[in-house]
Amino acid sequence: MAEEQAPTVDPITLEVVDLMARLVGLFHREYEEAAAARSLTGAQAKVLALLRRGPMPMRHIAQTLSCEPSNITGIVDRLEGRGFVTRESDPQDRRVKLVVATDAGRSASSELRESLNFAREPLAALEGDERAQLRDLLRRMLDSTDSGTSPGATGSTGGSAAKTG
Amino acid sequence: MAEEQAPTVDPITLEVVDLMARLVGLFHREYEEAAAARSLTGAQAKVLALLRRGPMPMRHIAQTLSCEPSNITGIVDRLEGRGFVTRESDPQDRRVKLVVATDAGRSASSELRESLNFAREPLAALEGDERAQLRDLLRRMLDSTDSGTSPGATGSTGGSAAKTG
DNA sequence: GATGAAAAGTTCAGGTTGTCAAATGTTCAG
DNA sequence: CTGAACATTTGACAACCTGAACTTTTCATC
Repeated sequence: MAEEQAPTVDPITLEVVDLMARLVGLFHREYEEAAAARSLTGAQAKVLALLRRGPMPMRHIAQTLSCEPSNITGIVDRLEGRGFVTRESDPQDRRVKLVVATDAGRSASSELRESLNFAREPLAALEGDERAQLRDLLRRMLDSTDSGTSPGATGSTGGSAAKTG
Repeated sequence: MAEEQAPTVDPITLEVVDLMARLVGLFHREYEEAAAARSLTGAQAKVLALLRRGPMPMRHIAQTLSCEPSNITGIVDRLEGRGFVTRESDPQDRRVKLVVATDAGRSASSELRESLNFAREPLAALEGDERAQLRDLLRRMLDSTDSGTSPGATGSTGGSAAKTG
């Protein structure tokens, strides 16, 4: 579809991208740090965060994180070794292993999320209504993408992967 | 006891943090993908982006990226092996090695930055004035931090005094 | 000027993340 | 039942990242 795009991006967009890059870097560091404080790695924390919505097949985790399923195997192995998750067979389809967060896993993830003092650093510079403004803008940006993770455990996938390239 | 439980954070802040996490994930994937398309890793691309501002000591790179200096050694090794950077001794202080981007390094970094179609995906959902709104909010958030240098910044129009109210 | 603390960078060992190709076990169509 | 397709795992390998030990250079102090 419509492969044409303006050869030059407007300056505001370019600046927003740069600002976003800085913010992403900041957030990423905070996240890794908060995870490390609980002897978790960033990847482990991400998987755990995903599981707060409910059990999820390995394959779904890999898709959401945009990595190979074989990678998830190792991460879940270590998570399981520490008692943060368990693997359960999906009775509907025995090929599938559902990864389930344990109580320890759930509370670790919640603690981590709430400990993100990212909210108190850069976000503190904004007034209440400005924060709402920011929320609305971010919402609209993200709603336009399909990045939402479906909480449904064994959701039937539409599976129409449009690959660009 | 009544621990005076600070209302954790207001719900809007918490939601903004969650949205930010999704945005960070999205941006991160885009960045890794764009880097991989040029046979660079994310870490290498970050270092290269840092060097667009000029030569930089290893130490400074490590500080900016919040990692150990010994880590930078390996990344710069690989970057140097591919001809994207060189190491030069600082005449002022011979302990210091200045990492300098070569022409190839500079252009690879520029190409990468411009190829980030992140701007065209989620950002396309916003109108022009909304983008400006977002830019102002992000600016204020980042000005409040001591984040200093960061990969992606261009040092173009440096006007930071744009206060909208 | 010599001495020792401190800093910048490197090396080495070890763990984690990530990819890819080749397995295993399960489901489904014919 | 047979074979294709799928989910997961295993193994080999590269890159990232940390921590401790080491070399070279600077700087304060004597």
